[in-house]
Amino acid sequence: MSDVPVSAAPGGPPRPDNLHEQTVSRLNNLDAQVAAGFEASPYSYPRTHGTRDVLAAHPGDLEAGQDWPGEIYALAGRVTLLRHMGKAAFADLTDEHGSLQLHLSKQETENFDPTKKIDLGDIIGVRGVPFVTRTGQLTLRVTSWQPLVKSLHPLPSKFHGLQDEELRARRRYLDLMINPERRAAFRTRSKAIRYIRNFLDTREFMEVEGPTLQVVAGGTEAKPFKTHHNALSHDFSLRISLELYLKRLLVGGFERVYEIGRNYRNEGVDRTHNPEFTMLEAYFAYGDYGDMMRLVEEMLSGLVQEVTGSDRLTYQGNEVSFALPFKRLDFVTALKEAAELDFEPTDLAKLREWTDARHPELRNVPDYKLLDKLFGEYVEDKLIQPTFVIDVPLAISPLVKVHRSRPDLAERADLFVAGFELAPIYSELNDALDQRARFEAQSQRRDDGDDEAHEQDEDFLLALEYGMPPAAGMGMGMDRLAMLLTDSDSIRDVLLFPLLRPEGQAGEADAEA
RNA sequence: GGAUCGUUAGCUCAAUUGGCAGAGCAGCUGACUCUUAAUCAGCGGGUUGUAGGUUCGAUUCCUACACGAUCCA
Repeated sequence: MSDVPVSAAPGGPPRPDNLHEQTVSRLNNLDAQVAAGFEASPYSYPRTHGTRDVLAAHPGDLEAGQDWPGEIYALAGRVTLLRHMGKAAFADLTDEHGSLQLHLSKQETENFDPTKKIDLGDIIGVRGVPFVTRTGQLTLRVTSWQPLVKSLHPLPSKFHGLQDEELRARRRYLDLMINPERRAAFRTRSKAIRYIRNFLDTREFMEVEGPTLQVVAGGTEAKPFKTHHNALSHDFSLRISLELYLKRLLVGGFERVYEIGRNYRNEGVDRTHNPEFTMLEAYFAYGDYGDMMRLVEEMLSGLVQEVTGSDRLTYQGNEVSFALPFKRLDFVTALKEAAELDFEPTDLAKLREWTDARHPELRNVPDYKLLDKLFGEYVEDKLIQPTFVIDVPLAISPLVKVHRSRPDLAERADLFVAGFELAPIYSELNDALDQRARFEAQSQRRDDGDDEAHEQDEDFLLALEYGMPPAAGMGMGMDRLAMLLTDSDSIRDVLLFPLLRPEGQAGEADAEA
């Protein structure tokens, strides 16, 4: 703590008396700027350009010391570097798309003396003319300027940046402020989702919004969050998937629908899971999983082209090609070969015997989940190039049509890329009686203690009983897609605000509020 | 839920066997009109995540807790 006096600006807000030394210093600098006649907190700034406009407009034949002919540029941004040299100074001004060096001098800059009260991190507006320094750097010769807002805290190290993973997530604004490549990653995410919307819209899909508060949270196997609605005096769950409401819309007569929305699953946080995450689900009537595979590979191939400018990208050191068509790989054959089985893995009795001998850790996994577990163990991480794993065992797919020629399999294709599942694709089950029977099998599993098994949804079954057209469906995790496109190894890096445990007393205080 | 690792100045990191808690950047004062992580001189800044314990003495050893990271379930 410092004993430097803090004098509140006349009419300004009260200032706490336990401020950090560096904050006190910044407030004193703010007072000095106000004393010099500047507004403490102006309402707007009439900028004419961004830093990238100046950089892009540089003709390249401008000689050192020569001024830009004519045009005055008005820019605004954060001061990210500052070098004072008595009667002149250089600074870096950073806005969303770049940084530009500023030159300030006693001779050419109005109100030069108060520039000594600029702190790193302040946001200022400047007007001036570009020129090139003796060392060849394009620079704005500032003729006038004004402070726009004071930053009351020092910026993270300009050289080392913000390394602390926890701080980067908790104070995402600092991460974004300091690391331009982080801003670029989130822009890529936004661009990808926009591309997908456009892709589906031009194919006459309609974007819709299903309810997030649901009586029965269904469509997949996961534990939901519970909440309570006071006026209806009823408990609701937050949705865990988009599926069942989109299918109701197929019943209602919309033939091509999709939703990009948040799902909530009450489970742990790790490198690839966040309790709230964004899914795309799309359905179209009168098609099957083969049609959907073609739609998905076309969409992804075009998306990668859009984002990277080619049909390939690099993910965690692997080159991944999205050239068409993607590989198709039969689930049963893939598992049989990878695990070197000498019997059909769909023979669950034999598979149980085989597994118990080799994987004692899977002894408590129920038979119907064994295939899925073993597939994860032996096959998944080898699927680096985009691969549709087709014709998955029926037991793990309660909402999918039975395979047209193999009654123990489902017409389901899982798209794997870079070793993880990106998109499941179904020939959607539309036989109401079959669906009821599958739900009942799931209920039995719930009774046997599997609290993630699918809940029976009578309202959905009633809809199916009116007749849902044959349809193809798909789901795709937008967060995993963003990881792929930005070469991120953690979902935290593609979520602006990942879920974190509240710090210290803050969590309890929030709970009481 | 389990195992392991981590938490030191605003940021990035040191601190020998348990022996005065340090550096760079940032900050303050001064010098400096073409700098590039500007430079030069001087000066401040710490409840070492929290609470206990062992000890003459704890950043260091022990226990619990908090938060995070990685791996596993």
